[in-house]
Amino acid sequence: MSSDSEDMPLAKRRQQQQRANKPSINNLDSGSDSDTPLGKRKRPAVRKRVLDDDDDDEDADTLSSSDSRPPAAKRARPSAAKKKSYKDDSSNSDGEGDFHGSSDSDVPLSKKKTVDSKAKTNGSSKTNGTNGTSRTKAAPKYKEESSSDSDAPLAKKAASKKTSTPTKIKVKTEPASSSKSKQSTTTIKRRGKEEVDDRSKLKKVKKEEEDDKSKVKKVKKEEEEDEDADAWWLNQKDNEDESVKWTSLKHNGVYFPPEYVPHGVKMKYDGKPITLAPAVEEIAGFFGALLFTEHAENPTFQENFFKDFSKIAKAHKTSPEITSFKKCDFTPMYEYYQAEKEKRKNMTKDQKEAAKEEKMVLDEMYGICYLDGRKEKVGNYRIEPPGLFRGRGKHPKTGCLKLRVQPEQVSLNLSKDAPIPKAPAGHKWGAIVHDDTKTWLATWKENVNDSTKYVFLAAGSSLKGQSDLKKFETARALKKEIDRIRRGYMAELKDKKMFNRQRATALYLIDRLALRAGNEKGEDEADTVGCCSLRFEHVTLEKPNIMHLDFLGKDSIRYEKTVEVDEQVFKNIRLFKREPAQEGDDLFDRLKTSELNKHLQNLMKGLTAKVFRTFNASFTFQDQLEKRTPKDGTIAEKLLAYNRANRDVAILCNHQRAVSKGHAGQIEKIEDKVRAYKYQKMKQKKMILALEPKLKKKRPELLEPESDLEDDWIEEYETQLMEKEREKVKAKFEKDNLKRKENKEKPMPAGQLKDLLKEVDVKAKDLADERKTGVVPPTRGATVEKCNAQILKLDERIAATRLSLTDKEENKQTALGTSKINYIDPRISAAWCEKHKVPLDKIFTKTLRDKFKWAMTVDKDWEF
DNA sequence: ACTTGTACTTAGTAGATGGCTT
DNA sequence: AAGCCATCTACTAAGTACAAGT
Repeated sequence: MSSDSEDMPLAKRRQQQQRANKPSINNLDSGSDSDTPLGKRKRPAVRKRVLDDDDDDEDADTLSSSDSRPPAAKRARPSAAKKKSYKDDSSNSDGEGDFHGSSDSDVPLSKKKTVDSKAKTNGSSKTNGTNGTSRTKAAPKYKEESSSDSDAPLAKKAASKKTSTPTKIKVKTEPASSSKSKQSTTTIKRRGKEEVDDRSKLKKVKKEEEDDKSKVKKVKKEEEEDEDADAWWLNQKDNEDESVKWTSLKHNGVYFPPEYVPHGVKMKYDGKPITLAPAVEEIAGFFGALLFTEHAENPTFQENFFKDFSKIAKAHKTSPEITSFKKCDFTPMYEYYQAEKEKRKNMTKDQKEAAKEEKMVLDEMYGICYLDGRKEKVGNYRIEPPGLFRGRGKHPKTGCLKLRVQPEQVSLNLSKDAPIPKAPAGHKWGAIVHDDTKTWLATWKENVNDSTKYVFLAAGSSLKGQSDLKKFETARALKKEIDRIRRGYMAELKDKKMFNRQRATALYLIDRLALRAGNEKGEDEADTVGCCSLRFEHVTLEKPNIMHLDFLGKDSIRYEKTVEVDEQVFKNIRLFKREPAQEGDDLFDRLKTSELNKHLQNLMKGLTAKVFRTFNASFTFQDQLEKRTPKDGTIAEKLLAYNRANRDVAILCNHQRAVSKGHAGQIEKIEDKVRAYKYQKMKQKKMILALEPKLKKKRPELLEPESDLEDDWIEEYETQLMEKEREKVKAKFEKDNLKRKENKEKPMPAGQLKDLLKEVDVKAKDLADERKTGVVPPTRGATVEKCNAQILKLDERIAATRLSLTDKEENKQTALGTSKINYIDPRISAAWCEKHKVPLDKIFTKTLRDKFKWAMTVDKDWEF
């Protein structure tokens, strides 16, 4: 059971990682007991902040009395006394990883400055709060909310008019339209196979790549026609009531995971195998399966798990009572699950086929529903199986047991005329509702965080598509207003009212840095922040106008950037930070997201904080794409440009991913390549000196050693070089002999090989001498000019390789997917593909093409 | 005006898949 | 065929936003 076999699937190693959830040694009080009183995070004393900044004379004194700090205690923060422990520097000490500046576009503040990588990670300790709040369910309300705006139908031909008023999206709902839904019902078409055919056709067409536009178009047309029945975006109805989402909704309910089947594998307790009741075994298995992952090593996770586990074990009266986590040994279970995994991998064809079949059956049963008569895909129709809650970052509840969901907990939403799906045998549904203002098909309450879970339609469905379109249209509307809005908040930066100043400053950050709004969070969640919830310790200032941000954002992903900010913003933040500022105090002490959003609504209809992210992402993308796409490049070059633009956005939004396993090795290889170039360069320089010793004075740089090229390395490298040379000589010799044999010639004598090898030895000796003397005799025909040319070439190569290095380095950390899926208006991509004759499937996977089908009909000049 | 709750979007990752080499 | 890697998809956690309740 060797728990140390190192081939264990050590889960994710976020190497130089930001996520601050590593169960570090200094995880303070992992021992502190659950009875620690729900550590009320201390709310720092209420202080009035006065505008008395001396650099701010004009405003000094002006704080209106109405403007004192609001009495309401804002969310208590981890006590300031808890010095944030900055741990684990080793991880990101390798500097360099600066987010390379991307654009000069003026919109997002992308002057990425150097990122100085002092590793700072928040480690606020928390105690487990008992969250006893049992919430009562509110009856669904049917509210009204109509908007009446002129509606520009988003027809493909009309798509290019970029200055038109934003298209309003409306969900058609009028009962009168029943005829329409009938009509679409009748045209529901068989998907699947056909679609596959279409795509392979498309692919083939694309193979021929060059021009042949007509063919591509044809295929496209086919697709379109084929889809007209479902093409909601072609026949948008103006419409009254946005809140009504459907007139008819039918579905088959949800799928429950199968009951637990005991395997009888015994875990050990105190060294002895013990028998567990199935219910207990199941939970032990949850942990066993996670053994050696980061989760299972996390003390909080262990603690939470064990609390739940031992309780259940006790209830089932295990023979030795399980009271100590340390005495538990789950490795037999771990091994069992590993073996199971292996088995699954080695399934025979038939077995795989059968499994596929099974999935298909479920998909047909639950993966489909009828919305206004249209057949639509359901997203997550599987009820989440029981397991251990895998909270991210320092989530206080990570590791808690997530119970099996019973049908009685599940409510279904469908239309009144829809047949109610049968609940699993012996069970009943929790509730049946008919709420046409909601898009969910099913919902239930999860036990760990008491949060609500939903079953929604799939991403490719009309409902999701419509709200996606609406989202981007709002962002486009912001594009038209952005100048005015920016002028507005820039002016407000100097407002006399503290509240307005804070609001303007926050808005500045949200706009220029694409920060999230930053809602307040509860006690029993990971301590992460967004703009409005930034605290003093997250921001540091540096003279004239440099601001350094370092905090954990959504998913406990570290946001660390250094930027130049507007002078007044700098002053304001210094002002906010002034005073008896302590860690734990909010930077914007009187601002909340709700107030910010309320203000934004006044500035522009539909505007909220998150719209800025969407707008900036899409805008940046379009801008960068435009600048980077080589007009007559190859497809590959264009794709490179596309991906770079995509990456600019991902960097802007701080979308990160774990570093892959083999990454370090790959980097090492490239670095060696650079070194090899430097080595050659060094040789060339020495040759020049040998040719023309006088140059020593004139060109002192020739004497300078190459950076990063150590003697040890050189020696090692040369040995390798010679070794390779020998191999080569041998290989060539053998090959030649083989040829001779074929030609019925006499093989060369072995002595000849020896001579050849001796030549290499001489070379090696020469190299060794060169190392000692530092003199490199010129090769035959060498001239100073030729050497210079060589050096130039090498410099180029070094630069190129370096670039690919930073490229790789940055890519390893940056996740492009999230921005592609959520932030970049797909119509930009569609137009680009059209314009540059790039096949769509080079940039969108099948699922994305499906999700974005509404966006695919724009013409090549469409603009965000 | 504050708190609580709901509904929906956005997020990273585990595991499946598929193409490629060995 | 096996193993390796880079996507791609499925999953579910973690946000935002706003409305209802107090």
